[in-house]
Amino acid sequence: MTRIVLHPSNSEESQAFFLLDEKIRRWVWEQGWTVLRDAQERAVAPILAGDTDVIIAAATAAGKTEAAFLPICSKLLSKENQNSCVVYLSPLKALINDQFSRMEQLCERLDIAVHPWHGDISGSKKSRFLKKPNGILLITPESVESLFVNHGNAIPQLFENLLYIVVDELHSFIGSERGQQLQSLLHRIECAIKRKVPRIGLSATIGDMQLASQFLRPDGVSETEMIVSTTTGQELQLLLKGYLQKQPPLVLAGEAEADLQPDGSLLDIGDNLFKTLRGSSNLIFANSRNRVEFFADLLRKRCVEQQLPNEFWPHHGSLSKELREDAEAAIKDKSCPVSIVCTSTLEMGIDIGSVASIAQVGVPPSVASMRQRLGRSGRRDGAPAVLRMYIQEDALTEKSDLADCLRAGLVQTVAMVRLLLEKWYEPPPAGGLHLSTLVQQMLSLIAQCGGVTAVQAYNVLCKNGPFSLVGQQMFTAFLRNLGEQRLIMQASDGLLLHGQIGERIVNHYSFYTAFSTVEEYRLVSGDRTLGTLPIDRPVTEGSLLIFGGRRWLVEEVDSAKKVIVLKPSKGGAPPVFGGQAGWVHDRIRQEMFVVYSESHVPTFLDAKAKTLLAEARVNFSRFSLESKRIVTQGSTAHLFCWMGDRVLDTLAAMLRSKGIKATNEGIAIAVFNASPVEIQDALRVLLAEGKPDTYELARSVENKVCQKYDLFLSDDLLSRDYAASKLDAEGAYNALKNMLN
DNA sequence: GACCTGCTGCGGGGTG
Repeated sequence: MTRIVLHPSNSEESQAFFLLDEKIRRWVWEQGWTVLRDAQERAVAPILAGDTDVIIAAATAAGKTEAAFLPICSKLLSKENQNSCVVYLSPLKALINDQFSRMEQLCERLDIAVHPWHGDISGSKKSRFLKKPNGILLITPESVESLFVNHGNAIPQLFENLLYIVVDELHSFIGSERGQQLQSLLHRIECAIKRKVPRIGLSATIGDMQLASQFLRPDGVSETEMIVSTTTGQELQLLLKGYLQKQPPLVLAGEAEADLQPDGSLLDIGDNLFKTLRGSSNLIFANSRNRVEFFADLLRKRCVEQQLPNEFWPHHGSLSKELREDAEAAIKDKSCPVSIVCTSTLEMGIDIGSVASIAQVGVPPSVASMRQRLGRSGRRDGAPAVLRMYIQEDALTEKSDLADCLRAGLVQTVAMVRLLLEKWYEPPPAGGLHLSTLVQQMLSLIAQCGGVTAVQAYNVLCKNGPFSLVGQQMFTAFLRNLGEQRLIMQASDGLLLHGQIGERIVNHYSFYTAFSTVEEYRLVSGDRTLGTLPIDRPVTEGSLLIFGGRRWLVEEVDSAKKVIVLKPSKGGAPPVFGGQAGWVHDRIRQEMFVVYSESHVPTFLDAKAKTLLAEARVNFSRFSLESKRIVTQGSTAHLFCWMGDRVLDTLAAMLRSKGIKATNEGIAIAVFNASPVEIQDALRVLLAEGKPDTYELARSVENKVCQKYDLFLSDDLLSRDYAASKLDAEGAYNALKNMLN
């Protein structure tokens, strides 16, 4: 049951403040706060009551922490809670450091201990909490995992008097392996102390509050109090600038930086960023580290040329912590204007104060992240939120790719903006079994208890826990598999213990994370290594890819050795490997179809973007795409079904099962070895066979090892997980029906 | 031609 409180009555508001402990009230006065903010007012009563979970959703970071911790500290001050503790979970170490200094300032005089705990915190500080576990523990999920592994025996008494669990940036956990791990840890804490503890989620505005509450406590029965802070009448200013890719300007020989020759439209985008953003503080999201470096360098050069102090700083995951912290400090300090060019590193995290605008260069990775980025534009003073988007498209020639003719990037961005304005965001991926994380949790549970029975493990993790999609039969197969892999073994009394390999894994500190750094495959042709390629999408034998500016055919995929064997390919129109960013949701492709079909021109497009959209629509009707589903271009056929990547990947796998070389190219499926008639025939056969068996399709996928502990899973288990999380039988079957109509 | 997050215990040596 979920209650969404949007407009509390005034009488409730005025009373909330007086429910707080007198010392807390004094602290609030001393801050010079005349009133509590909306969310802070409304959080007091339900948190003090402590009989429900609570989600506090508000756009800006400021205020949410206090909304949770004013009543929490109030509770900690009461006599009976002298020895109680509260766990605050954060996805980032930086956030823990930031919150620690803010909280200490409040808690020092209240005599409440605050314990920061993450990988950079010294062992002596950690043992302080272990000796006297009271006050507020600020910790990462990975460090909680390490507590279970290294102090398993102590868990029940450590959390004996646990009052609340606060999860910050809740939205960042939803739908990921790390989120699955978090759910399991929360559940295991409650199992250890044999009672429920109210969970409090702090989040940016999220699309579906129902899903967020199910994530926070996936038992399907508990009530969650929702506190959704309504941002009233916030004005949004949008601009989408189109650019046509052109030849780079000639660089004279002997010039110092002759090696850097970007295409001209990137320089134009850089010049516009410089012209419009200089003199104010902004965030520029550039989608890749490469582009971040390019723009940061370009913008810095412009400052030097004009004899101005540099205002532009880069920020991404490969930069050292020091450089990133310098950039964060610079933008936080409002005495000089500073703009940061970043990847998704600054989508969340420490409060950087208000910025004048957000720039997005290239197609945003998702509507949800677009919303998240926009939310970083701080808006304390009621100023409008400003979003500038920069999209470049290729100049068209007779040989241009279909996606280029259709201006797919621009149209996708327009579609995404329309969905953003409708307040639609991608729901988190559902249905995954998360077997990789189940491997981790199984090993951790054994470490915690010194051994468990199969029934105990099933009850804690699956039956009552977050891995509820794994049934008894599959769990048995799972345990047998772990036994075969020597991750676990069974003692003579039936107790499950670590096996030889399991022991080694658990005893290494890398065990605590549920996610792995991206796997890299080595690309080999003959006996030459061409380079490495990060793999997060299926690469199938027979598909084509471009690497190092040349065309290759994938001859062999060796998942064990992490090698992809290539041979030079000729002819055809090979797809560019990697393609569009991320997984595009069905809803976005459907909206793109609407954008192509309509004649309405959005007002937020500049002149060039309008021209590109007009071109896209002309080509859309030239190929009769409002009704046609198969379009041939040279020897390649393109299948359009206007659905997301999960459906396209499934359909492509179905076609491959009929001997047709099909690859998901994003906007369409490309087929290289069949005529439209042959494709039609194959589609009819597939339709007659009914909804596809995703398990069988998954079995034919070469490299299903994506998550950290996948490499220990049998092909059978891996195929089940893959089918559940990566394929969409229903969607593909419906798309098939629509294509043949 | 995406991107991001995180990590123990222990021993040895140095400093205050």
